[in-house]
Amino acid sequence: MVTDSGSAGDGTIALLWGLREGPTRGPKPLLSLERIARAAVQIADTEGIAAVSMQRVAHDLDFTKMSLYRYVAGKDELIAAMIDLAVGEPSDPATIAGDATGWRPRIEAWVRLLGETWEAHPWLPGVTMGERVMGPNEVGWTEVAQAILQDSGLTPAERMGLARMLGGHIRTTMSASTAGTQPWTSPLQAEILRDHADRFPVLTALAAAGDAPLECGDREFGLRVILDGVERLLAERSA
Amino acid sequence: MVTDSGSAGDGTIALLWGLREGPTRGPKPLLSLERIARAAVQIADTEGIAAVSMQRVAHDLDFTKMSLYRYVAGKDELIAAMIDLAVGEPSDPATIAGDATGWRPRIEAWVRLLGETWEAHPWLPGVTMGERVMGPNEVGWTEVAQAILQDSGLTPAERMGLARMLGGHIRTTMSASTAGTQPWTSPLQAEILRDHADRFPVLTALAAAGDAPLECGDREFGLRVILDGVERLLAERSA
DNA sequence: AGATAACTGTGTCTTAAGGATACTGTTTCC
DNA sequence: GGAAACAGTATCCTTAAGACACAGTTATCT
Repeated sequence: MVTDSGSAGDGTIALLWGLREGPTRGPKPLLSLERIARAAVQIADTEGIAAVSMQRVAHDLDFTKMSLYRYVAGKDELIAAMIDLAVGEPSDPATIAGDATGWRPRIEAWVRLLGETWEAHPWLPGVTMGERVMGPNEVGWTEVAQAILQDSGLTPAERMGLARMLGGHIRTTMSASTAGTQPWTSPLQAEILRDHADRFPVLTALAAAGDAPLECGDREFGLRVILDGVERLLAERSA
Repeated sequence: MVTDSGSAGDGTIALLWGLREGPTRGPKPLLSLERIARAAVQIADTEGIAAVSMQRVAHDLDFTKMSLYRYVAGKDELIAAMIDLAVGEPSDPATIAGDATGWRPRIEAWVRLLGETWEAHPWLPGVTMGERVMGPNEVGWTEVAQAILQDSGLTPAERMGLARMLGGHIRTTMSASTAGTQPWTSPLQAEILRDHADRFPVLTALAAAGDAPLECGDREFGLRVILDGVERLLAERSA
């Protein structure tokens, strides 16, 4: 059993998993981890993650900065709480695609729901990188994906790899992310590309050919490609 | 033409693209953007990106912090220079896969090279998120990918989408990234999972079944799945 | 009931970071 | 040879995270 003094209580995240038994003595707490996280998420949604500081969150709640530290071990834990709040509770794997029962429509529905959730919180990609501990909702999303893929015919390792890949695909195709994408989306980048057209002939030709509609549809295209590839793998294997 | 006083000279990145004509008067510069970026990359490689501060970089070069600002407009530009230095010059699209000439082995080689490059600089994923302007090397990698995919039969939009997806796949399968991956890789996370086995039965079963070998091979698996999916798309289309 | 321990929220201080600005010394062009 | 343009420095400002001691509040124990 994990206790507050156990290894899981150190570092971050302890609060998210409902550790720390409620105290009895002392004044009633006027705040809560959830209220704090909610205020922080609202700031991040409207003004970007950079606007989220302890000071700012406290100000929005009409408290002092240091009072937040009664509920949150540090900023890392606040971010973790924000993530788990923003990600939200996952859907039921059985009914996620309505009456469809196959693994493919259900995992497609999972990806689309995940995408909608992430698009509502564009700061999520930047904050979910690197080593960290996931909260219950985030683990819940993973659980749902694995439940859906359980009867897909893939090996356990492949199932995990596929879920990881699909989550990464959402991150890659966020509308706010330009990482590794068309070098002419931003006006500045386009101007640079035009100035060095000789060094990048293929990109220059691409930019000249299709101006606008290259952005949209990436997510659905990639989703189809990935799942088609999986089906081909399964078909080969059963033959 | 982009000049130093033009729109591309504002903000960051101007130096990376060789703008700013060399001055003639005054003392000889003792530093250079490249030396600074190289020192910063070394710090990031060995101690993590968080250890990279202006102070620290200057100290390693035996200069004062403020002297760096003669070569770099700000930390954002330093990071941009680090990225372009770390990413390095791309390979020749014609010979990237030896004597293989098809688009598939060549794009596979591109992905593997990109992966090796990124693994050498584990801080790259966290730093290449969000809106930013790419440097010449990074645009070069994109150019190479597009050159390879030119005769694949995909539409321009699909070619861009695929390259974006493959770059994202590298990011997703970095060994240092646990985003959306197995919730038992870290001991702490594994302990939490064990304590909540009832809430996550499928993950618990997966963790119990295969302990170690679920991590490796994700990258190759995903690469195969994606490119198989592309080939299936092309096959359907030509039929 | 009263003392006490446990707890909440606050005020103050420290450290580290990015960056602005004014300065001293140096080099080259007019 | 003077003046303009530049390199590196010293000092100051702002903002951020967080440590710590304190005052007020509440339940428990004697």
